Amino acid sequence: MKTIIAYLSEIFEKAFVACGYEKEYGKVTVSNRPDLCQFQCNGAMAGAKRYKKSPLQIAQEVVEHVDKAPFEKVEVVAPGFINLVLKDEEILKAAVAIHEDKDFGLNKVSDETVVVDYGGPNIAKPLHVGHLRSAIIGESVKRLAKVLGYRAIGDVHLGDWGLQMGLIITEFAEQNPESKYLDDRYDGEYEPLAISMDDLNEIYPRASKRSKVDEEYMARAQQATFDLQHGRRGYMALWREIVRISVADLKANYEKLNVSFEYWYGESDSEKYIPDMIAEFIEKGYAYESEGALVVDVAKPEDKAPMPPVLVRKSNGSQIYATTDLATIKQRMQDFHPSMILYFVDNRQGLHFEQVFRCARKTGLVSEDVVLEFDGFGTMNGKDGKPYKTRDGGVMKLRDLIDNVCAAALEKMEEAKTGLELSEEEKKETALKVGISALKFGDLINYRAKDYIFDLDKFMSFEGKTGPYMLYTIVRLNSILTKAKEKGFEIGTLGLPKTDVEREVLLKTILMNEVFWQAFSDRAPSGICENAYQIASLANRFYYENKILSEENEERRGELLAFCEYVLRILKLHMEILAIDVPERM
RNA sequence: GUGCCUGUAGCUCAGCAGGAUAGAGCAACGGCCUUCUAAGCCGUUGGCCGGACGUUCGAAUCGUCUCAGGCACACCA
Repeated sequence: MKTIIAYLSEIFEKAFVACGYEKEYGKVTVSNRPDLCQFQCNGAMAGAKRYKKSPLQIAQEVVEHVDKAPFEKVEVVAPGFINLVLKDEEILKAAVAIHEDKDFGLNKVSDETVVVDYGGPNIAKPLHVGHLRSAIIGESVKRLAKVLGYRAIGDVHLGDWGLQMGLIITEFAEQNPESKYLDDRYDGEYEPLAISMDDLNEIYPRASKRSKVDEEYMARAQQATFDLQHGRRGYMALWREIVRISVADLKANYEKLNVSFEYWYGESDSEKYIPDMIAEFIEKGYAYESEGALVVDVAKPEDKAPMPPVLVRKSNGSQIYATTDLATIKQRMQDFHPSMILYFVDNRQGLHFEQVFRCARKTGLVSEDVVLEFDGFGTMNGKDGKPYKTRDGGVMKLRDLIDNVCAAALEKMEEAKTGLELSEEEKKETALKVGISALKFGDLINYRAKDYIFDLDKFMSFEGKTGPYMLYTIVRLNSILTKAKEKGFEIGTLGLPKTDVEREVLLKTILMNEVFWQAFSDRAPSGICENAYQIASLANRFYYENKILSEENEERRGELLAFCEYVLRILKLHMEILAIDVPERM
């Protein structure tokens, strides 16, 4: 379907060409002065210098040649703006086309695969607030990609293969020296590991702390990492158990956030690609030894800053994250043939990924036409501007954060005396949805790449530009439609806008395609949030201005109901992309 | 030291393929519930867009410099 901007631009491009000007000046944009017009074309001013004519003159000339059929108003204003107002019929036509299309009239790509790497949790470490962003931004961009026609594949890329595993094994050995898993000569079956996630969560911090002060301990952990990566039987079995316990816990937590992955691959899954890959690097002369380690040069002459070589094998023979990241690229290229691999990872890993990408291209792991993109996100800081910490200085676990926000949502329900007809169980479920919406919307509305201040109180206020506002809008529209159905009212068809609000809503919705594509090319859901809010805000005004169910004129009532249905569908699409669940009532 | 990111209202943030009066939300103040969920709606107050210079008919937006904060710079991920 042709989008409204493309349609209008085409009309003006034709007019510019008809007057002997370049086509590019005909670009039509959304007005930045909604009080004056809906759309504008500024090409006359841009072309003034080139054609040595006054902008006003060009604008007038172009306007004479323009097809004015779709417009209510085409006006030339000093110093050379062309202001446009569409006929209501045109707006309605575009909205109806969207409403009648199951894909909302969006432009879609076909036959393209995008791999989205997000989540990135570590085995045996609890999810904390820092993991929130990667998970929900990645999930949202993945869903957006699907809506835009891509085959989108999410891969969690578990941190399950590095030194951390050696540290965990070493600490486990400290606590369970008799364990069969550690016995090199044991060749029988292993008992399932009877430790809880909470136990596991204790192990890593202790090991990490000790490794920083105890060199001998660190050496053992390095050795354990090496042994694991080289397939020591007991360690492998122990590792599998730890992964099993961890992944079950991770899945439960991600599920609460509506985050799901097509693949639960870990760094370890790239292991089988590593030997061949390294051998090839050496054979083709890309990799060489430096200070005992194996490295690949990735510096380019145009680099402004020194670019260190990538380490693909440590001096002790162990793999490092560049190794697994490279091997993972190899795996993804082989299995998925993507045109794009997007990484939603903390900004601080930017240099690392730049190195990995350069290495992947240099060694031919990926061809030039495949997009490898690091889409970093900023740090969630506390009010003091430092990374967010709990009152006692610890890292806030994601689970605790979710519990806090959802408890506040439940409190709010009591306070507002809503959901009285719901059972305790349903109330809790609703509070969970409301709380999660607050958390997710509050995070997603911040531009991806920027650090932002995490304010728990703000997440729990539920007023204004928040997730609960979005849900509230949807719930109220839903409620009208449900009641209309009960009363046996007919839902009509969309009609010409009768009020400013209706016109504005329709205008907003017919620009959805542009907004979605912009958000996707930014790899940033914040644009979706903003658009959803603006539509919701208009919807609330519409709700206030019209008494729909008591509307006596049957035809008008049908139109209003159709309008509710249309807006509701569009708002739900936005929530679907943001992966925010909507309750029936709240 | 070098590189990258950020600096917009009291607070949190949009706007940055240059365009006509810089927008929201929160906070503050004032209105709107016998009628579809007031977690809502309407209004008022609040800004030399860090600073300087430059490019341009036009700069929050582009360039250079500068100040302030954050982050990263091979054997952690």
